[in-house]
Amino acid sequence: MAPRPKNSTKEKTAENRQHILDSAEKVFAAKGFDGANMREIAADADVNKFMLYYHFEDKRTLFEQVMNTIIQPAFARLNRAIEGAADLEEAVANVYDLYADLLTAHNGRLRSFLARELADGAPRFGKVFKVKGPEIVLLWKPKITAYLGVDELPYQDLVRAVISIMSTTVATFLTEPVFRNILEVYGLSANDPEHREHVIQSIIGGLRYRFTTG
Amino acid sequence: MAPRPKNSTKEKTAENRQHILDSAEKVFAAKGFDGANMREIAADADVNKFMLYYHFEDKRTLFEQVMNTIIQPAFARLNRAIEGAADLEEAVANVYDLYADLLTAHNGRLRSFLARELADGAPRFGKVFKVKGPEIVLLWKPKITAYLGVDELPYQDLVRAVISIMSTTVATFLTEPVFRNILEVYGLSANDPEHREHVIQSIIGGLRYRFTTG
DNA sequence: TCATAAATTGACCGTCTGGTCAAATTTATG
DNA sequence: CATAAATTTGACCAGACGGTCAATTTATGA
Repeated sequence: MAPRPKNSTKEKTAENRQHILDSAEKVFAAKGFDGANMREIAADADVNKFMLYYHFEDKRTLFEQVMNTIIQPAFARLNRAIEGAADLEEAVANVYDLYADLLTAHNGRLRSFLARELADGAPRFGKVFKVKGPEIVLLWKPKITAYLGVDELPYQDLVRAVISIMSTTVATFLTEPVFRNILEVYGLSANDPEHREHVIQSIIGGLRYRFTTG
Repeated sequence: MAPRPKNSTKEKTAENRQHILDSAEKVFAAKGFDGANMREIAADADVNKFMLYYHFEDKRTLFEQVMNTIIQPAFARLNRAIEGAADLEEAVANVYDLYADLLTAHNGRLRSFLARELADGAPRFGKVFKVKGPEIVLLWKPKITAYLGVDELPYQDLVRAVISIMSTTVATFLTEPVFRNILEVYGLSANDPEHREHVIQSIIGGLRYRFTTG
């Protein structure tokens, strides 16, 4: 009467669904929402085009699903990177390494998504940040106050310090496609450990200078 | 025999051409290359669609033209901002103000172009930077060595310092759509003079710390 | 004023694209 | 094995899009 498929079929279905999500992520990252083509996604996932509509309502829905599978884990990892650090230096280094991994993995797929988000005014990342933002500030707070050796910090300073740290680290990888053109002229690379050290030291030093001088 | 139109017509033609470029810039910024629509550009410029093809070969050419009219003046202004500064602090402040103007003017139109460029691996900005990059490094050099009170600086350090300064300043405005969501929770804004001070001080301090400590 | 060339129009074309459908195939159940 | 539901297929559609063209209007120079 109501034969609900149990396993082999459902598993293959779920597998195909994942293939579709993977291919969609790849194509959307490479060409953006408008540039991406449903036929190409289907071909890449090696499924019939109708399968995209069988699993997802339409192109927009598929795109939003892809975005969700990217944003959620990214924020989860960010939380752990800050929380799990012993002190400020380690937290900054962790976040740096996280962004290095996130933004350069899969040929910079996440970098593409983030960049296109910024071009559109960051409707999705922004929305998530509005909720998670204050939590993230609170995660940074003890690391920063401990580093500066103070009990409290005016919230304006705290917030600006947090944004300073995070925008500088993310910018290193976000703007890499432009600045690599200078680096490679001098035989350097953003992947060098020395580059990592330079950025981390500059951030830390900037904070110290800002709050202990003048 | 060969009546070359002199003025009133040619002026109006040139005027229309400029209208088209303006509208194209607006639409391309808002929707990207693939999302933009030639009919919409024509409508916005209040000209017949064929006029776009009369003045420009095709969509790609029009897009590249728009890019040129954006990139060239931007680099020219960057040069002047660094060169015309008395010292490092002023140079950083100038570049900060330049980016503030460039990236937030016209509803962040240039921010959109830059972000989309980064999503695509920065083929255009990158190409220009490969040529202008070394010149820009040389413009920064005297400001940085003077600030640190040294005669020379290993070129690796110099290059990384320059990239540090520029990626941090550009990042402030590039990532603003995301971080504004934290700022506004606390009643702050990236436009505050205090925010400007914070970023500039952090950059300067980061440099000092990096090259005068340990 | 008249011939000429540039500027401008609106209709038009072929293709691509997101999305749909009915039919076929596979799968699980009784 | 028969049935029905779930899955999958390929053909199909309407609209949008980039781009073109013949025809018309406008300005120019003699």
